[in-house]
Amino acid sequence: MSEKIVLIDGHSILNRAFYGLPDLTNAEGLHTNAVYGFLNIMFRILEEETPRYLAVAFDRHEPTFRHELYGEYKGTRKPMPTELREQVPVMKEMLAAMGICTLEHAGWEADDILGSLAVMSEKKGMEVALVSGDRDLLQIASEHIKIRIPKTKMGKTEIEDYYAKDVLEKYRVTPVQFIELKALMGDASDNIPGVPKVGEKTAADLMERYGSIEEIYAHLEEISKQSIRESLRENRHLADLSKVLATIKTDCSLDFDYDKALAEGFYTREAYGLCKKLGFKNILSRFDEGVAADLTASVSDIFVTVADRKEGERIFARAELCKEAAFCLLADQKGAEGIAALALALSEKEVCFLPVSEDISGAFLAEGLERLSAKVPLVSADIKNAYAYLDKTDPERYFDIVIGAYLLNPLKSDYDAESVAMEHLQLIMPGRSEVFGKGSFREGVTKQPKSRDYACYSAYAALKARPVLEEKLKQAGMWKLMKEVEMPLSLVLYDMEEAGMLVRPEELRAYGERLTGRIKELEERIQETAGEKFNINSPKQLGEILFEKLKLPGGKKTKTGYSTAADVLEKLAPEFPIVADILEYRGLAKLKSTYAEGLASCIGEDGRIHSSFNQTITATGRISSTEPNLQNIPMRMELGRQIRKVFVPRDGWLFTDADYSQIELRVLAHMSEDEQLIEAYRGEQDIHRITAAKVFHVPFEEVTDLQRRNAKAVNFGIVYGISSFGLSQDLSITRKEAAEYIEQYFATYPDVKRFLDGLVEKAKACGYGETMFGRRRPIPELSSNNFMQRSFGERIAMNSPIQGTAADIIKIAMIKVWRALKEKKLRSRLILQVHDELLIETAPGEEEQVRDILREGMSGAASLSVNLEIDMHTGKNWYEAK
DNA sequence: TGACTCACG
DNA sequence: ACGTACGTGAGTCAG
Repeated sequence: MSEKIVLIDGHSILNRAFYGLPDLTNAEGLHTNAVYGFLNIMFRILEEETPRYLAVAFDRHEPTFRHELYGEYKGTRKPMPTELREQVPVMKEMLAAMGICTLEHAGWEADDILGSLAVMSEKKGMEVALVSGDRDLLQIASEHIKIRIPKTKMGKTEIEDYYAKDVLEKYRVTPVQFIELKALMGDASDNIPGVPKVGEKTAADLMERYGSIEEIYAHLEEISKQSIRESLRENRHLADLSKVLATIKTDCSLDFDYDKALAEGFYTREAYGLCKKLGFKNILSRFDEGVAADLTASVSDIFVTVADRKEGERIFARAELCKEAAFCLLADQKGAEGIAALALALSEKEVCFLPVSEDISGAFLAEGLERLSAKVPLVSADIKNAYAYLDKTDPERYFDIVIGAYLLNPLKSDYDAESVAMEHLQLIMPGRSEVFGKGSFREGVTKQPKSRDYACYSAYAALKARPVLEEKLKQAGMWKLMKEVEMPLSLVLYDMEEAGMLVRPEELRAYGERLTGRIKELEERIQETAGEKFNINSPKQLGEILFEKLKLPGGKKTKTGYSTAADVLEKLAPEFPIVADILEYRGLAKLKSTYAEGLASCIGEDGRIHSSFNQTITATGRISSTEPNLQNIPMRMELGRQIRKVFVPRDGWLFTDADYSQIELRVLAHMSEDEQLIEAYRGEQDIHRITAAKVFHVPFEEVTDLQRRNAKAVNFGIVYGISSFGLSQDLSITRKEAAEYIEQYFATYPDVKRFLDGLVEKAKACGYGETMFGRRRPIPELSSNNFMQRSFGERIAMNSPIQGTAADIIKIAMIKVWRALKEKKLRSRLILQVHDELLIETAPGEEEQVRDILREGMSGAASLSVNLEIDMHTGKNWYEAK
């Protein structure tokens, strides 16, 4: 096997890391995020590549040959922010401490050093992995030179790899042509002038057609666009100059000593000391025990393990005297037997770890925690997970840092103590997978000494984060939302999860079997018509059969092949029976696998399905449901809807189901203060029909079904952030017609138009959308240079305050309903929420009270300028109750 | 693991 | 000149 060398573009990776991570600082206030990110990227690459050699190249801030050619070169480049600049020497110090070879050279840029070294190494028969944040280096990709571009998205780093063939595939130019492409279009950040009027698109077209600048000029007369042609003609000198500027040198005479670049021996005392000083806790874990031996004090030194029951009791007793405490419960399953350990943070200086042992049982910890929770306000990450062992009289006393962090930024993909510590405390703590991998807590607690640090850090971080998050929430105007909505809601969700929903397994099985026969029948008929056996579930195979073998019209779409989505097939179904069969097959297969089989696998020992309700997933403030998702049980089609019959209340009980009537449109009416729309709701008549009458200028009684359907689609569209294209797709009409509908709608409800425009404007000014209750959703897309992204941002700006306000309202309703059931000491329980719908398993004799509670709680959840109407039904299964 | 499809609001 | 309706979760295929 040939030897491998990893080359790193120092400044560019440092830059990427700086902008990709939150602003971390060490104890002395030194900024460290770029160095930290750099090391993480470097370690990851080293683990993937296991190279023999490693070197890092930096730019010197001195003139290079490019300056001589083009005076302003780099003249306009933005100066580094000081937070980043101060990290450059630290980075170099770190690399020196780790014995890593660094290269810089007067007169050459890092790119030139890297390019030359890569080519030189390739000539020696090595494999080269060149790591840069910059696409410029793609020009030196080859069969043995791989360009690796790390991208940090939402805290996760992904690396794009490019050999020469990958460049060709993605950009449709060879690496060498890549230089000319860039020369033509220019690059402001590198101060490459390019040819005026030639942008990304034109440059790519020209290169694809002619292959080189030379050829473009040879065929100049063929270029149809006059302005482009003239610009090219007049600016030949710029094209040639740009090409020189854009070309990375591969022939610098470097005297490089490979022996000094061996990728080994990083874990020195010096490096350890530096990591320690910078506060890189989890990088320290890479160091050998020996080096780690001589340490100075760190936070983890105060973490104390308690193995003795008496001592455990003393800890709980001391905790009960605190004004506030934080905990981290490690539990694998429900029930005290599932508990593996508990960490308690009584102050920033006193953090204890209580693992389950011979002397300390799970039940002991559970009881201790419950007693403590009745006396002291507690802080934790993911409190819902611990409610089984907490006092439930007043959830407003608790603080879940994960929920707080979610409110402050609902766009992140996962929330745990680690990410909160990183973002809000600039504290690096061990991560769950790092300590426990995929194993259980129980196993980790006995085998992995670091489990103490993990649990203690979580509790410690929770305690420290509480005041930080509280202040930020107050600043953002979301404190009330946190305290009065989200925290109480977490208990309601816990209670709903615990209650679960009863299903009839034998009926579920019968339902599945009923589908099987028809599925087989359809499968055979489809394959017979197609003339061969194939997998109908594979969009790839299906597309090929339909559009190639059977040559049906309307092919193409998607990157990977033909689209076989329902809306495409529906257009073909009337004409081709096989397509109708496929649609039916799809529908049945979905019902069988996702619902009949999927739900069956979720039934617990008690015969009930206990879905998880997640409070920190959605961007708008809705809750979500998983394992299984009970928020997407079929409803619209009768056959699917039948499945709701297997969801039943316990023997002798009933279901009471209530849903808001068009809550989002009512929210829109209120928020926009549009008199026409508010007036439309006063009559308690069919809103879509009223809208149709107003928009199409016909008397209410004469509105046709088609007009009503169109008006309804427009109403939906408004809530989604209207676009003529979207509406035209939905209604199968032309874009022009759709645009006319929208115009008519806005003429009818002028304040709705003003309101939506205002939402976009406000969101552009402050960067987020906001609900009536202060919930925020950041919209970074609004500042995108990409038209599509920006339009998306505008639709989000219109939709999220509406969808989010509706979500706030039903959350408030849930809390009201849940409390009322509790106060009246009813046995009936709230068991499900489906965005605008609540379902209560109703005890015999409590039907009337439950209906009152639902009506009162839901209609009274918010006071709007229109009524919050609800539809309510009772039944002996979910099908009947809806 | 990502792309596609489709169930719900 | 671009190429979509807003928000979710799950099953399946194919690399």
